[in-house]
Formats: sequence, structure tokens, C-alpha cells
Amino acid sequence: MDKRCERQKPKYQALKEYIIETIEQEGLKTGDKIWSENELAKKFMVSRHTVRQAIGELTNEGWLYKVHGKGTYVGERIDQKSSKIKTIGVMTTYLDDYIFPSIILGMDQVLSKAGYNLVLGCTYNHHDKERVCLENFIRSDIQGIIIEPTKSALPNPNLDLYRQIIDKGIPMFFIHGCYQELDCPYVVVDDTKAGYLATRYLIDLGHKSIGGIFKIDDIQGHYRFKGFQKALAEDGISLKDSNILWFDTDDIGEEFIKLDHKKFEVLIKSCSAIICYNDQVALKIVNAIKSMEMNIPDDISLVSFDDSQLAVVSEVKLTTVAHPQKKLGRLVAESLINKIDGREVKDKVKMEPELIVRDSAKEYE
Amino acid sequence: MDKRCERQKPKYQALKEYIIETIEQEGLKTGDKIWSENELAKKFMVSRHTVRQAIGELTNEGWLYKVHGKGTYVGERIDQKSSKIKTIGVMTTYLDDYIFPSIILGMDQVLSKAGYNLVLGCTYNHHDKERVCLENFIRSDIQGIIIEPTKSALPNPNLDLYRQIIDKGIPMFFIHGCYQELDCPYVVVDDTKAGYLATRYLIDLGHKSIGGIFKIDDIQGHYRFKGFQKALAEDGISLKDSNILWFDTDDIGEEFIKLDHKKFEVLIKSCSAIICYNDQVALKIVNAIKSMEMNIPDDISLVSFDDSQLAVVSEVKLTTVAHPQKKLGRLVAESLINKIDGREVKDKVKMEPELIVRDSAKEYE
DNA sequence: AATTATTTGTGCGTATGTATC
DNA sequence: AGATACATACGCACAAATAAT
Repeated sequence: MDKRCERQKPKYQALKEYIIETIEQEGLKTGDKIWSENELAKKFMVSRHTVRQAIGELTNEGWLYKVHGKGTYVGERIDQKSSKIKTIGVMTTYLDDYIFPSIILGMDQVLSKAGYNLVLGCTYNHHDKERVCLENFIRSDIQGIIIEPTKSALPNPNLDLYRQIIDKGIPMFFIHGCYQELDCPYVVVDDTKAGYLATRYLIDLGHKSIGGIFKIDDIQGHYRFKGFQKALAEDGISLKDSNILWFDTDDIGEEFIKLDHKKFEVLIKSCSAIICYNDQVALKIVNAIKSMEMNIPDDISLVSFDDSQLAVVSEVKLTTVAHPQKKLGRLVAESLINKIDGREVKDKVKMEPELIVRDSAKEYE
Repeated sequence: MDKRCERQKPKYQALKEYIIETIEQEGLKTGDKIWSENELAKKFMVSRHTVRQAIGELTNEGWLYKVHGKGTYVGERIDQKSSKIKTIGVMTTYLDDYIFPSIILGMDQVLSKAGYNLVLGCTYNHHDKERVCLENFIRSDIQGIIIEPTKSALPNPNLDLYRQIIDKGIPMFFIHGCYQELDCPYVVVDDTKAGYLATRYLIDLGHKSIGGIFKIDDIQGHYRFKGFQKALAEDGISLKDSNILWFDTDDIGEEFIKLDHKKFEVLIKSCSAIICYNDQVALKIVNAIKSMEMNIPDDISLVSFDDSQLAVVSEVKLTTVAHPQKKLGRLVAESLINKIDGREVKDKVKMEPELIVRDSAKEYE
């Protein structure tokens, strides 16, 4: 009975293809009626059952829809793949503080122009929160990821998830720093150079006794410290342990940083200038020094990092090493998009920091 | 032939339900074999055709898969809905500026705890960007939306998209204000009261000639102005047109606000106190007045709105009417989640503003 | 290596039910 | 009320894949 001598396609399959072709060639639109089952059966000399099988599958695939008693119609042929929104996941340590809004803004400018959505995740610099974010990203259907690492100077307990992302082939860029155990593309500021610039500036102003306050659990803190050391070493200035204060994430309160008061007082008394991990820290130091009835920059000079909004709004305008912020956000977003589209990109980018001279540091008399 | 006397379910439908029940009750797992078509047909006294229809649909729905020549098996029953990441879309006018990071932070705290992703969109207070964001949200698979309206005091050209969202049944909350043409749930600050509080405070300090700088294309500007008027009227203080300056989005530059210089000078000279639309404006006014070699609050008192970070960091600590920021973000996120989960929620919430007294306003002598 | 039984896949014919116009 | 269209249901025949004999 079956005349498919030479491994012909099944009849219903051929019919499906014919119907799809017709829809596309005739340019039939959503809601247009197609032939009835009986018409098709007669036309193709097949049974109505066969027609129903073809139409049934097309209905399931979204090409057609049927209305009982009326007929069969062309369905919404939304090209699901191409119309699907592309999404980039962005995970940072903080959201509201500081320079992050600007960085995210820069990313948004690029991503939204390129038709991407931006999914935000925030870790508050805690590993458990980081884990939740990563799990979300993995479960979501996203095209690329931008990560600002959490406690980047410490061993990371979420490397399994990062590896999973890499294995899945999802492009991922880091900013500010990268976990040493991973070999991922990144866009960072040259923090060692930034530390060097800040310190060199103070040395050139004549300061000989320079203290520093650095963050111990972020890799940026380590690099800035490294640049600080380098500049001192160049001029043969010895580095006293008591001139360095380290703090970590948990020391940051709403209004202050928990620093060992005695150590801080020693620092203040023995140094004519202090390098502060960032503008936020610098401002807290400004307040602390002010409450000790001393004055900046007359009694103590400060240089900080980031050039955030805080730096210019404050009472004492801060001399600070600028973070590119928006520019960095844009750059990393562009790099990621290029990577997604298969274009060649620089995998490791270091951006140049720049010293912005304002009022918080002056010559040592 | 058909014995469905009392509108029974179709046989294939009953069979489908039976198969699903069996899978669930027997705890059959992926890969377990079920009965053959013929077995089922005999068992239920139906034709094989009917069995095939039932199994065919279940296959399409992912319950089963078939292997030619071997049999029919239980498929991967990934509970697609529950395993899928839930997402909330958030659209604001700005990202980096000002109080928005705090608001978004508040939302993130609630949403991430409830297992939601947060998709960000930013309009830069322009309608065309707003349109793109809304289109993205509509095309994405989103469970709920939070909107800060763009140019909320002007007629909105994107109402068609908003209506589309409402028709789709996607829960949507507004913050700060809502388009008058839409009847949507919202969480706002009582801006009229905020305007009133600020003005009353100045009046109580003895000021009689009070000016105001307001934003004309955001509804918040209108409401704050309204409260301003109300307080003046209560004390029978007449309102001179020349004491009011209006600006709009396009007047905001990186470092300044374009204000008519002559009008501004008139304002400064004829008023002993000024109500500023927000802290950002206030700081620009502070700088302008400083450059005119005048002093705040000695020569002119300022009261502004929002109590942003700027208010406390600046040289002159601003007296300002506080915006709840994080709290508002949390509240609207909680409301939205409750709505999504079908719980009852307050549809229109007005939060109470609170005057924070600092140093930018003093008694009129 | 060939056969056979089982199972799903393709295809036809027929009849009746039910929604729409 | 009748024509048309899709929906449900039964029956049969043969093809093709699989597994066991």
C-alpha cells in the first residue's frame, strides 16, 4: 500500500514542509486562514488522518492554531531565538556606595545601546552572597558576565561555580581584580602604579614619614600597598610596621571604620602624611583628625584613591588618584560584547591611573 | 458508538491523567518504562489510536519520550516553572546619581533574599530610552516591574506599552509618582507634605521672603511646590512669581544647572531663604552663592529635599527633608512580591517625609 | 546470521460529536 | 436548519527499529 519506494519522506512530513513553505512564500500573516483538513486531504490525495497529523505537529510548533468549527489559522511566528532579549549579568561588591553606581552607569550606557539587559547582583563583599548570585546567573539564560570579585585577596570558596561558568562557555570579564586561581580576562586599574603615584607625590612634597591605611581582604589594597612600598624604597625611605594600618570589610561601619585607636594615634603622631585606601576612608580620617583638633592639610597631608563624588563635595577637597569609573564600565562592557560576538579582544587590560591634585596634601615644612 | 452520555472527559484525556497519576504515585523516575501502546489499549478497552493520542500529547508536554522499537519511557520532569529564576524589572531615571543607588540597594536586599533577580533599566529621564526599556521588559520573561516614571509631570508617549504590561497581568508598582493616565499601585513620598514641612520650618524661623527652585517636568517638583504654596498661604505670605525658578531635565549639566542668571540674581537679592528642589540643586546654589561672596546660612538660608549622602559630606551640612531611600526600596519590593504571590497589599502607599535640621538654614534676623 | 516477537511509526477508512456561521 | 470545520474514536495494514532466540 505504501508507495514510498525510495525512502521517501513520510507524507505528513512532506505536507508539513509544504505548509510552512506556503506560509512563508505567500507571506501569510498571523490569523490568516489556511485550507481545511478535507481540502488538504483531497489536494494531496492523502487521508484526513495524515493531514491532521501534519497540522497537529505544526500547531505544537506554533506555526498554526486551530479553532473548533471554524478552521485552521497561521499562528504568531515570533522568531523566538532572535527576538529573545540578551542579558548580561553584573556582580559587584556594593551597589549604593561610592564609585560603583558610576561604573554600572558606564556599563549600562554600552549594554543598553547594544540591546542587552543588565542583571544586577550584589555580594556586599561576602562569599555566601556571592555564591547565591553566581547560582542565579548560572540558572538564568545569560550571554555574558561581569564580575567584581568579592574579598579578592582571600582564597575563594566559589571557584567551582566560576569553573562551571567557564566550562559552559559563557564569556566572563573581571574588573578591579581577578582571583589568582582563575585565568580570566579582566579590565583593571593599575593599582600598583596608583599607589606609586600617590606616594611619589607625597615624597616630592618633601614628606619623609608617610603612613598608610589599606584594605587587607581586597587585592586592590595589596596592589596599592605594593606601589606605596615601591616608591618609598626608591627613595630609601624605610617602612615602619607601625605606620601601616590594615582593615577589612567587617571593620566598615555606617559612620566609621574600626581602627585600633592606639595604633591610629601612633600613626597620626609619627607621620606627616597618610595614604588612604580610598576616598571613603580618607573622609573618615578627615573627621577623626578634625575631632582631634588638628587640621588638614596643615598638620597632616592626605592622598586617597578613586576620585569619587565624595572627593569634591567634602569640606577639604581630596587629592586623590582617579579611578576611571564610567570609562572602565564602558570598556569592560564593550570588551564583553565583542567577546560574545566572537571578535578578538584584549584579554587583560590595565587602565592608567591619574593623580588629581586638590587640597588635602601640601608641602612638608 | 461513543458512550459519553454525560459529557464525560474524552477517553484520551482520561488516559493522560491516569498516566500522569501513575507516574507520580508510583514515583516513576526518568527512564522508567511504561506500558506499551497495545497493553494500554487492552487495559482500557480503547483503540490503539486513542492511546497514541494520549501518549503523543504527554510526549509533547515532556512527561514521556518514545523510542522506536523499544517502548515509551518517563521523561525528565524538570519542574521548569519552579526551577526557573524569577526576575523583577526595575526602571529608574538615573543610576549613578544621588539617592537612586540607595533605593536600588533596598530593593536588592529584599529581592535577592526572596530569590529574585533584578534587571536594571535606566531612562536618563528621556522618553525614548524609557520606551526601549519597556520593550525589553515586555520581551523578557519577567514576574514583576518597578517603575520610576520618566518626566512624570508631562504627558507620556509610552502609555501603550504600559497598558500592554497591565493587560498581560504583570504586577507593576510605581515609585515617586505615577502617570495620571494610569491607575497603578505605587509607593511614594508625600511630597506635598515634604514641601510644606520645609517651608513651614523656614517660616517658623522668621523668614518672610522665601524663594523656591523647582523641577518642572517631574511630578515631585509640582507636589513640593504645592506644599510650598500651602505653607505660605497659611501664613498669608504672598507668592511672587519672581521668587520661583523652574528648571527641567535638559537644564542639568555636569557641573551646574542652567538658570536664567538675571532671574537668579533677583531671587538671591529679594529672598532671605530658598527652598531647593533637592540636595543636588542646593549644593549648586551653595557654590553659586559662595562665588558671589555671600555666606550660607548667614546671608541666605537653604532647605532642600532628599537627605542624600551629599547633604552631610558637603561643606555646609544641609537642612533637608529626608527621603526614605532604602526603606522605600524595600517597601516597594516587598509589596511587589506580595502582589506576585497573590497576597493582599496596599495599592497606594504614601510615606511620611521627615525634616532633618542641619546647618544650611538659620533664624531670620 | 537469520528468525521472530514486540514495539513504535506511518497511513488509510469510517463514523459520530460538536462548534461555528 | 443545514453546511462546514475541527474533535473524538474505532479498526486495519504495513514499515521500521529493537531485542531475544
